[in-house]
Amino acid sequence: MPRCWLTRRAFAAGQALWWSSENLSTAPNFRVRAVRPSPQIGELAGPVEYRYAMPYRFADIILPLPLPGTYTYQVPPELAKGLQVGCSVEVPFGNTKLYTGVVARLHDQAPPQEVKTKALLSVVQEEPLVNQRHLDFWQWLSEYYLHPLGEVMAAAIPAPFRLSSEMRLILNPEANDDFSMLDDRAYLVAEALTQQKELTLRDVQQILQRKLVQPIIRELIRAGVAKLYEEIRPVYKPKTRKVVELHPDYTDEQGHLKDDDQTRELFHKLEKKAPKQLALLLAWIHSTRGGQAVYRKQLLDRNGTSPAAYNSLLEKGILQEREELVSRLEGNWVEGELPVLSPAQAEALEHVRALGEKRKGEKHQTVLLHGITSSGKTAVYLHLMAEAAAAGKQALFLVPEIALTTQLTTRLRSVFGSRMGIYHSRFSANERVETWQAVARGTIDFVIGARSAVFLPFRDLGLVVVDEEHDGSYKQFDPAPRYHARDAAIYLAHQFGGKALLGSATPSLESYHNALQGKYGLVRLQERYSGMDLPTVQIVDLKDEQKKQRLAGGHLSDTLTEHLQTALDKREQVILFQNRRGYAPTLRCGQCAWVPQCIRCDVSLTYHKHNDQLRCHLCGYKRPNITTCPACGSAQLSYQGFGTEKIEDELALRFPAARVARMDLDTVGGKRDHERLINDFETREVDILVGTQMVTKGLDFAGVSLVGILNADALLWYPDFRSTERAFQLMAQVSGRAGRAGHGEVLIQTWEPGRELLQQVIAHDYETFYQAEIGQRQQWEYPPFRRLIRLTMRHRDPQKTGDAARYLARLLAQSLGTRVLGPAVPPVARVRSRYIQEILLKLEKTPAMARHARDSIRAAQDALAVHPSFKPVELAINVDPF
DNA sequence: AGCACGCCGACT
DNA sequence: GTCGGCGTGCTC
Repeated sequence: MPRCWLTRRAFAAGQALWWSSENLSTAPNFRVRAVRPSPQIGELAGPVEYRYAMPYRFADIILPLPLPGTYTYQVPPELAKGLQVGCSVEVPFGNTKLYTGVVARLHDQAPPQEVKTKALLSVVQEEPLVNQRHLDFWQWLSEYYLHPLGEVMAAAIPAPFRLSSEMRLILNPEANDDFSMLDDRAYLVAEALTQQKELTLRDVQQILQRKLVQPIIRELIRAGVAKLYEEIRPVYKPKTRKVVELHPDYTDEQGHLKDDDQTRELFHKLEKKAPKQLALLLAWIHSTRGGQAVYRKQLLDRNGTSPAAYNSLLEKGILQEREELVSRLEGNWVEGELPVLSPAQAEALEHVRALGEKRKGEKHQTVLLHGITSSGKTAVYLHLMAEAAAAGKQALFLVPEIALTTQLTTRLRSVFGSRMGIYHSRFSANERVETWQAVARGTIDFVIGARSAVFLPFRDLGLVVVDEEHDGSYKQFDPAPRYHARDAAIYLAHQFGGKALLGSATPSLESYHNALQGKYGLVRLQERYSGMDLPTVQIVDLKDEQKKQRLAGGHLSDTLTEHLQTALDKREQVILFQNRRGYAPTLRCGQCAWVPQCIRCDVSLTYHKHNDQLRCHLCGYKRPNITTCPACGSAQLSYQGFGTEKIEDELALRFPAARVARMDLDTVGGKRDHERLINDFETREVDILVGTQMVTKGLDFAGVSLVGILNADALLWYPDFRSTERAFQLMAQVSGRAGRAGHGEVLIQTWEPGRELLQQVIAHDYETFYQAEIGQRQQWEYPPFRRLIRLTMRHRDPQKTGDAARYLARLLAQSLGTRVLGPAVPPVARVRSRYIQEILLKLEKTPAMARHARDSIRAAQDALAVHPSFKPVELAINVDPF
């Protein structure tokens, strides 16, 4: 990677001085036509023009920044040859920064006169990161979800591929060490520079104990003492290990020890003078029997090996080390047999296949597999993936992040072996780079991954499977781009001419609607494998329990307690689901009704017992618990509601012998915790698992006979058009965890047993649920009948937020009319000290409307951005909000 | 997103 | 005077 030395002035003039200019002058047909004005020491200013014969003179670059569109750079001739669309390149941007970007287009059209193009600095990797298909995919995502292309790219590629430089100050090699002409502060920095080779801006700030360091740096450069230096440092480090070899003098062609005088003499000498070294050498010889390589670590880890002896052998040149690249991807896995299908599974598989193969015009590229819990959808996926690979194509298997457990990956490994890659956010950046490259090179045919796996550089994608397609975590929420991985995957599959298979026991309203409308193929798998029955679902009426005084003050009804006891007696396992973490969601003063609130958000603080803290679940704010009310001084504080932590407590009281574990955000910090909990439960180290949503996601536990849903009503409180759907899905999914033992029971505690939704859950009746809910959606004009776009505004000043929101809504209404709803203040009006307003757009689902809405939003966004008082208001766009 | 520049109020 | 805060404009 060529390096580039720069002065601030030179940079400001948009020019870079190439220190290692050999490559420039030797480039074919290259010559500098004009350099204006004449360069001064350490700088090069004025436009440089190239004239040469080459395929392309300009490259449009996507930069990893939230800026619209691409930026055009000149392609220096010596870089032109290896340059392709999709390559990662190094470019200067702005006054001081270097970035790596991706080539979106190569062409000969000079940009308008007023833009002064800079030149590409280097091609980071000649092997393109992505191909045209992926660039198109990024473009589509950018347009559909209304996010800048650069932001999409930044989300798409692993961190080591998007780098930026940090400016550093270094000593000018031509400077003498006389710093007497410098003033005190500049002198201090110069001194520091002689100690350390380079200083970052932050270092200089530290040395000078002030923020404003620019004038001093300028002074140092003017005096010729220092230079500014920019370099992008690669963060991807290939993993290596050291192979230990014998010097060629002592080995024959096969690398074996020679049996000659020289060798014998060596042994003789070592035996007399250095027995430890001889022992080591013999150990090496022993290890190499059978021709395998010996690694430094392996050799040194042996008992009795002394590092000193090893080092002397190295120094004498008897042994030598060689670095060898090691893949971080898991080792050699054996490919295994595909699972044998039950008749029902085989029929479903046949059906999916047939839908995809129908005559032209009729075939379905997307198929929804509606298979009840434990019907063995995964086996069907595996067969289809294997078929795709047999046809020479790659296959992607998407799962919700949290469901990506060892349980599942081990199962897939046993079939696909090392032809399978795993890709998700908890893998290290380096590991992700290697999976990325393996997919790009085609050494991996199968990928199992979470959301972001849709961005992998597939060469020929034949099939995408989206498991648990209804799962809300497929929709990216916090950092933009806010894409839906399921929808993106469908688009991607179509782009490759491949197929998409969506699977779920409780399909999303959107997908099921699409299937019934004939847009997707629909295949049903309504039989649990190995003759398992669906669990019996029973409602526990909490009002009734209370009347009969069977609640005993806790949150476990007597009915549930009895069933728990029975299950424990039979040594069967139990899952309890409560969608609330912590101990109690609120603390309330019995005298004045005061409730502790978060200082930054408009929510009450949740009490966490294990560390006696009050915590905000939105921003993470925490404070010690209080014992007296700060408003009235009363000590009558009571806990309202209950969370997983409290259930854990109550269980400990009622069932002191039972082993209880809790699974929620507080107990599973890292990946390891999650895995360990699941493992403990699987191996029956734990009898009762209490948890939030996490316990509902695709886990197979053979020993569970009882599932308890502690507060069904809480699931329906969310003021959101999707809350009924979500509640049904959660209850149905968590119920599905029961009965893998052969018989299963689900108890749902509720204050309102009359709800129709509960009847649907009891009857395992997705169809009725769907019919009821789709009617609601149609009546209230919600998805899948309309497309929603939510615009969220945030600012420290509530007045400003409101004004900006009203302004934006008025602008949008000019072109979109009554499709604009709001602005309205959401249920939580303030998060992290910023006030929130929301505008909702309800749009007809036509391509024309999509374009119209996009243009209107862009125009409104621009208007907001130039408005003097609304400019600072942050605007987030969420297309298809979840 | 950075980063620089410029204006303003608060200090050694 | 000097420093840092923050609003503003620009980046091929």
